[in-house]
Amino acid sequence: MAHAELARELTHEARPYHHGDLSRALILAGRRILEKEGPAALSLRAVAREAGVSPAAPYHHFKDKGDLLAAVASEGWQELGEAIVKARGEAADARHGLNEIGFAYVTFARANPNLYRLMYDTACDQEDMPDHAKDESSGWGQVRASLLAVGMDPGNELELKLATIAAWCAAHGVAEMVGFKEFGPLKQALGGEAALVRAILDHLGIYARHVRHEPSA
Amino acid sequence: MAHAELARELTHEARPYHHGDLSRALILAGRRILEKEGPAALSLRAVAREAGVSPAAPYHHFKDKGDLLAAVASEGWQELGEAIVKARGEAADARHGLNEIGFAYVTFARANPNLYRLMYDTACDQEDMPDHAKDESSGWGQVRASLLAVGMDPGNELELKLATIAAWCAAHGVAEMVGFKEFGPLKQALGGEAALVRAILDHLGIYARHVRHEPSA
DNA sequence: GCCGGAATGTGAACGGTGTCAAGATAATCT
DNA sequence: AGATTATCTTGACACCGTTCACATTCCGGC
Repeated sequence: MAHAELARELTHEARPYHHGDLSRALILAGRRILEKEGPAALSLRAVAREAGVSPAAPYHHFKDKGDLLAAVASEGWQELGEAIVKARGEAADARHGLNEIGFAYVTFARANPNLYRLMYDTACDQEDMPDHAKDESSGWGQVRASLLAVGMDPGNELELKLATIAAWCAAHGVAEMVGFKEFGPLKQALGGEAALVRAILDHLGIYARHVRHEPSA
Repeated sequence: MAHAELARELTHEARPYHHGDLSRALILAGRRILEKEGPAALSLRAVAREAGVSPAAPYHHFKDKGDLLAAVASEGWQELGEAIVKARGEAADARHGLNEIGFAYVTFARANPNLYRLMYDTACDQEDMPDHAKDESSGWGQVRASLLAVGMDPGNELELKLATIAAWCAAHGVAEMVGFKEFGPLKQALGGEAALVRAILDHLGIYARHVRHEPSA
């Protein structure tokens, strides 16, 4: 599809009446605008313009502006989930798994700050978490699995939930606060933002505090 | 001023040409709308309407919509600061001081979620923190003082800063996450949101982990 | 006391936005 | 092929932030 678009552009050919895959194009355009021009520029009309389509066209694919943004956010959650899975997979052992999950979470949020903001916003007024935040391969499931792998009692459901929530809160907090300009000097002193993030996560200690008994592996 | 307004309304008297204290009225109106009707309804025109004034009037008191919102946020920070000071003052001893600061922070944010969001937003793109976040009586200063009172080494500036940031991150994270509808059952199981907040903060442990040597008091 | 400037209000206007209804165009199914 | 459905456009509406020219009021110097 991207080929066809490019070819059309190069040959000054007009876009056909039917776009082909507008909803995807709209999501991509939305994300591009959000990243490169900020949330203030993210208007439905701008997205339509970016996709080369009239301002009313999106309404055939999304019921709302909010609906489109929710779709953008949803892709974000998916990517974040994948990043977390990858990070856990690459961790040396279960103990480091939790650390790497937290770091991957923050890293993603900091690499796409506007997207992450949108993700959080839409997650806020949703009745439930997005579906892909619930199964085993999601961030939630990964944290839970890591906590188990690290020696937490699988029988104590409440404690397990609390630990998961706590870890999530910590990651969210760090992700949103570490960008403050105020912390510039501290970052520099530590040798970059990643170092500061690791230091704060370490300090928060959430990712290590459940390692009481040696992990089974 | 409120008296005069009420009297005027009751006697069907027209508002005098000059409002008297419009900028304050605008800030209050903004906050009221934000709280009661949500951020989407918070338009400059709506604020002006609420204050009984033309849409252009605010521009004599604030350069921007953003400028007004910044003023609203600033009052929020002030209140939050006061709440923290109060909480620390009421704590039984230094050790509980940190806990109570964290709890007060989250409590304020949860009692005024939209305001807190606005506060965070405006703090984000500010070059520095608002001034009242810097002196001794601010939240930052209070956390720092509590950490010192609890036995942290005053000479280790870096560690002190890290601990303060970590505490702040934790509080922010909890404040923003604990409202998720997903956690409704857990709240109920624990006996209310406050209990969940305390449990998470406990679990995060940031507020206790620096109590190594017995506090001097 | 008055008068002129500064402060504070109004109204109308501009371009931009989300959204919808009516009509045009293309793809698809029978 | 003809009818149905999906998709896109045009035009409109109300609302938004912002500005400009103008009106009203307050206040300090004569």
